[in-house]
Amino acid sequence: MTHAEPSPVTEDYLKAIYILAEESQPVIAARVAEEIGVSPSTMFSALRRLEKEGYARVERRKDIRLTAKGKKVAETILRRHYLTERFLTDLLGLDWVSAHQEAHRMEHVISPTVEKKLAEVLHHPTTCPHGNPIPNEGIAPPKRKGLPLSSITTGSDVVLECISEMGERDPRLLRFLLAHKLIPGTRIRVLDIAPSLGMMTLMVGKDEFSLGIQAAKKIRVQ
Amino acid sequence: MTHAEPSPVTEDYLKAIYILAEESQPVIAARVAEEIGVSPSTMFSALRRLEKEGYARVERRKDIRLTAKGKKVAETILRRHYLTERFLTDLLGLDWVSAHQEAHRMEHVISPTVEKKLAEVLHHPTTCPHGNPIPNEGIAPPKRKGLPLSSITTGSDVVLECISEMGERDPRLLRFLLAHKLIPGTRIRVLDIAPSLGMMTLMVGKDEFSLGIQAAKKIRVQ
DNA sequence: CAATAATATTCGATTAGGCGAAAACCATAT
DNA sequence: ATATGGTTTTCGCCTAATCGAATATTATTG
Repeated sequence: MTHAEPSPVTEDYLKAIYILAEESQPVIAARVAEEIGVSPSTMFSALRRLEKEGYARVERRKDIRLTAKGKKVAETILRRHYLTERFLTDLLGLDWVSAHQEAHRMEHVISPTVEKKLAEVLHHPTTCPHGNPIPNEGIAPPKRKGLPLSSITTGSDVVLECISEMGERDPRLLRFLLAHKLIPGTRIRVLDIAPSLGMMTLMVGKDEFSLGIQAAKKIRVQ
Repeated sequence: MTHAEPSPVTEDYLKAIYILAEESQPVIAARVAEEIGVSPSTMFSALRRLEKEGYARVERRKDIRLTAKGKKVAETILRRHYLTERFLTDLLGLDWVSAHQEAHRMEHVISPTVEKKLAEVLHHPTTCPHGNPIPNEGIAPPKRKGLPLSSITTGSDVVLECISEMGERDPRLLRFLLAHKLIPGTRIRVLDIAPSLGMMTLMVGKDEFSLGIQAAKKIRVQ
């Protein structure tokens, strides 16, 4: 019962692991390291720390799994991240891209008190500005019903639900999406899919443009 | 021109040094160490770092002086600290005591952009909730005209101007002051001063109570 | 199966930030 | 001038977090 608080760095590892799992990607050290931008050796020692402190375990020499304790930390941080993003966009008038980056630093210094007050003044928002559901203390996050944009059939008309957290991490992608009005709620027509080129053609309003399949995987639509 | 950002820890040292100087206290390593709550040896190595990185210099084997670079960092942090306090009290409805503590962590992750936006939504406040003037980019902080409460003659009627930053750091003091409505703007009557006891008696409204001289030194009045 | 590509793991090194104990220095007050 | 305190400084030691380079271990795939 050594009540030591997780460090900001630890919180980042836990969050990355949590997100990979949530998006049904393989949760292995190499992926997490890549996500955080850290060398394999650094990742390895970090993993040992996470295990020692009871935040995670490694299954079958590969798969990383969060313990209940680790999951709780990750969800708390994610909630604070999203609430902060909402604060930055809705109250301070920041854009999508900066909001994510600023929130990435701020999420580590938000106390339970501030978290609570933030939720209040924002009228208990349910999603972040990119459309992701905000985890709510104890309550299981709502089942994701959207599908990846990459899996939609040609000719369909869909509505953008959210840019996944993995997508949020790429500033260039966010800027591109913002420029083409691809925000939650936007109606999208899938004009063409060319897997051989790794490209698909979309239409938003009168704007027709191409998007890589890789990027489309990070966008959920309904 | 190694553009390395100062670490949060470095920022704390610079802020402490800046404040001691501003309140005309002796700026020596022992005082700073005490203020930050760190051992003499830690302070010593920190000081070496500050010198190496061009934030401070040690004069005549004792006095610590900030360089222009160090002063700039300290003022920026102090500005962000005060703006954050205002945000926490005015927009989120936190009290004095928590606001200071939360701001102490948040000040290190406020970017220039957020600092600017914060100032805007708060309508460019000129003081923190405890009455201290907020440093303003480039513009010299207004001359302090108040006097320490400890230097007031018996029988005087004064108005509380601010709780100095040194005072802000003591949660118990803040709680005490708040309980007795000793906030900026409050009218105080000095009923008695007993240097031998290290005590003075004050009256606020109908509330009569004692305060230590040490504490009174941290309160400025007009 | 063997070659290759991913991954995981070990090793040695670095930096910031921290500690306590002891030594060295000063400035007073006796 | 000497003893006492306050300060600075040195020394050795610790942990978290990082790196690169080399090695070991698995997969994958021709």
